[in-house]
Amino acid sequence: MDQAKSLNIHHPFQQSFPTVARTPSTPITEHLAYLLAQANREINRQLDARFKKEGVPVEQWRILKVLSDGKGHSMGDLADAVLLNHPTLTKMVDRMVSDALVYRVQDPDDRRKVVMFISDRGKTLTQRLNSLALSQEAHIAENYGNKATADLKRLLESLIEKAN
Amino acid sequence: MDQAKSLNIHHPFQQSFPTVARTPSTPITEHLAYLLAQANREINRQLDARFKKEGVPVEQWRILKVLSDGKGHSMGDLADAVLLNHPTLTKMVDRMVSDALVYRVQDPDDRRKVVMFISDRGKTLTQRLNSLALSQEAHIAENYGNKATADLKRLLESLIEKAN
DNA sequence: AGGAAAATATTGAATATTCAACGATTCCCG
DNA sequence: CGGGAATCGTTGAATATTCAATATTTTCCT
Repeated sequence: MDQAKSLNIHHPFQQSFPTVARTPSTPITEHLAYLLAQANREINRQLDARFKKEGVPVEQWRILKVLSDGKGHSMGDLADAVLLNHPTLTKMVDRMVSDALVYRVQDPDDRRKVVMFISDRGKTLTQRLNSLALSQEAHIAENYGNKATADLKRLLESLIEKAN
Repeated sequence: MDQAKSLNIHHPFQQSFPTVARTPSTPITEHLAYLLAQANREINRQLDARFKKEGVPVEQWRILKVLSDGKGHSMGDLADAVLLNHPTLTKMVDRMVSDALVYRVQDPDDRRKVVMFISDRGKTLTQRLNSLALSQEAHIAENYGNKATADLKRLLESLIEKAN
């Protein structure tokens, strides 16, 4: 079938595309917000690719890593730490509980709270994920340079601090 | 109702939380991937807040901004430029077409392709969004410093380049 | 030329995220 | 003390994203 018919495509000109003189504005690639999004997307994608064989998304690694201090963390603290909204975290934790990676304990001191702990199974998985993540960091440092990496980290930390 | 009963909460100990000595590993806050995610989240959130009154998500601004050069862009090029997967872009463009911000034209030279254009309505919206975005950039530069901002941008560009 | 393979964009189903509202508990303050 | 307000986490519905499969068109190769 003709694609134009099925897609409701607009045909403003018969012979040519519209070409209009435009006053150029700042290209999107020069915006800090865009550069951050692009860098984050790329690095995150690479890390996800490494985690692929473990079948764990990056967010779950963050959760496991935070919990692997062995201490309990409330859902609220955890949400802040792993950069997830509360309802998103709740549902992700549900999945991780199903996979027996973490478990919930009701906080006896404040019964509104739930305290999250990592399981033994979660701990051993975390170790494998940590080594995958460290190997990525090593790979970046190698290609990108130790100084650049350190400078970038420092600048990002400072930006995050100022942004709050 | 008792929360523990409804939530299937685990009670591994009667009197105390499990506390286990752990060998500490690199904190998540020192990973580049985490710092990028955190900075991106924060900056993106702030930009989204500014765009709130226009009711436009950041991704749509990116699309509008790329199209505002007045030239046509194929869906594939656009997807790369705005950091969106193809199906996600298709559906977002559907919404933008409904809002009369952009329109589709079938490419006469390659009829597999769809060429996207911005509408007049899209252009005027883009101008408002651009000024909101520029004001955010100015705000960042002010709090964070011109040099730090420039350095950070340069390092991010370089990281993106090396990461490909 | 002709047919297999690649490229392009979309669709539908499955999955994930978000928003608003809720239930339970604790805090605060008169 | 008592009751309204705040906090904490979850839920359900609405929305958005992703994955796999598809339709169409073009390219490539012999």
